[in-house]
Amino acid sequence: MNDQKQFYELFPNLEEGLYEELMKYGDVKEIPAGTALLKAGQTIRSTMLVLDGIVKLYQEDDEGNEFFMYNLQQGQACAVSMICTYQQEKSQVTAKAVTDVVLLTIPLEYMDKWLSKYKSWHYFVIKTYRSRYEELLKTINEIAFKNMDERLEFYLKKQVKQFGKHVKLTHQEIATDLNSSREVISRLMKKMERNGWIIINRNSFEWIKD
Amino acid sequence: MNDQKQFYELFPNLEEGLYEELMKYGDVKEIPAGTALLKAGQTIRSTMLVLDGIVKLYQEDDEGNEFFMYNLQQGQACAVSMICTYQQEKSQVTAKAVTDVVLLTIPLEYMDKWLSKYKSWHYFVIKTYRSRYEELLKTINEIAFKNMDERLEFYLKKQVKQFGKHVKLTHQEIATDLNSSREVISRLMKKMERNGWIIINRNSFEWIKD
DNA sequence: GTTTGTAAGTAACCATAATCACAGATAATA
DNA sequence: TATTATCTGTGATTATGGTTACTTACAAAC
Repeated sequence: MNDQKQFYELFPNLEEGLYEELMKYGDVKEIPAGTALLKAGQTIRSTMLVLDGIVKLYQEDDEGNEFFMYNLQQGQACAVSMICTYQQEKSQVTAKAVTDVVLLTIPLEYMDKWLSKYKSWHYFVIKTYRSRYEELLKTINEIAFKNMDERLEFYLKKQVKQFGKHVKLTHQEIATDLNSSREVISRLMKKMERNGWIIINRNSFEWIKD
Repeated sequence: MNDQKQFYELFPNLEEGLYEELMKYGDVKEIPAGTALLKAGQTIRSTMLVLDGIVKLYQEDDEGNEFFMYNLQQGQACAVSMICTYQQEKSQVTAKAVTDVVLLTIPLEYMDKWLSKYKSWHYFVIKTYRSRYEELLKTINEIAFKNMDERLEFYLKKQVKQFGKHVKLTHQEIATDLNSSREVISRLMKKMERNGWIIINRNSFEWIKD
């Protein structure tokens, strides 16, 4: 992290000593878009804090189908890597850099050390768990109770919130995230366009509703 | 809890002082089957440890549909109540006693106090989060990638694991848990019976496969 | 034993979304 | 400019599971 001040803003309310240790023992990594950060079945040896960019978490099944769960952005940490790091367990999910990403990776041993040493780290870990757990609850809610059109709307809105009104995604990419098919997404998006919610461009769309 | 020894077995590896405080400040409650322990939208003021019985966690939508997530049994704690207690937040899920249940409820203030004081409590809280998070991942996996027949099989097997080969559930109850309809469950279970997986009785079924 | 309530079985039909099969559109590259 | 690759649009077909509408089965209450 070249700009230390920004770090304080991204992760506020940590103790002074903890900031120092984070700087000292954390490893800043710049990762190009598209890189897989975490693969299902992999054993994890470090926890990740996102300093910049977007990291996407999703599940994969044995036939290669995907299902999007949630994105991480700057100031957030990967609960899965914390959980797995903690008990040296294997990941059940996949994480991928959606944009170029800057990460602070923290070697496993400090996870535990800091938990006893810094109360603020403790709060941070718990807060991370809580937020991710709640994201999963929302995801379950969508898929359990809603039809494809509603799920698509929810998904697109989430993207718009993260990337702005103009989102760069192909219909195929959206279909993959929702574990649907390209044709279904094209049809539903065309309907949204007819209803004046979006404008469809090649490789992207623009949200114009509200 | 009348049998203190059992408590040590249910929640092993806690510090001696913590056991004492749990006994002293925790409140043992005996709750009849069917009682709602946690309602969506409710603010929570205590954390629950399950000493005996089965507690079911599920989501509800605005139209009253339900969707089963997972069961808690003895030796497990309610991650939702921990999460919510911690930040005085509202529950997004519903918890209900499936059988008669014995709970140890812990007032909010001790959650925080013990986190700093007892390392073992700390581990316990983290372990609880981790297990529940993983349950949700499994749930998402089921609903995202699998058809009703496979989901039903997974669900029934889970019940069998908890309650034994002879499970007391009506088709309607199963349908509600899977957010499906009674007719669909009847159809699929009849097929399972024809394939020699189960025997269907009124109000219950028996798992005979494997 | 008859009534009543609840559970389960089943057929017919319908809705949603997945799949198949193209056709056109747009952008990159030869 | 022509060629190729990728993306999008759309109709037709199919599969899954939800809905409607009964019927049958069982068991408790009268």
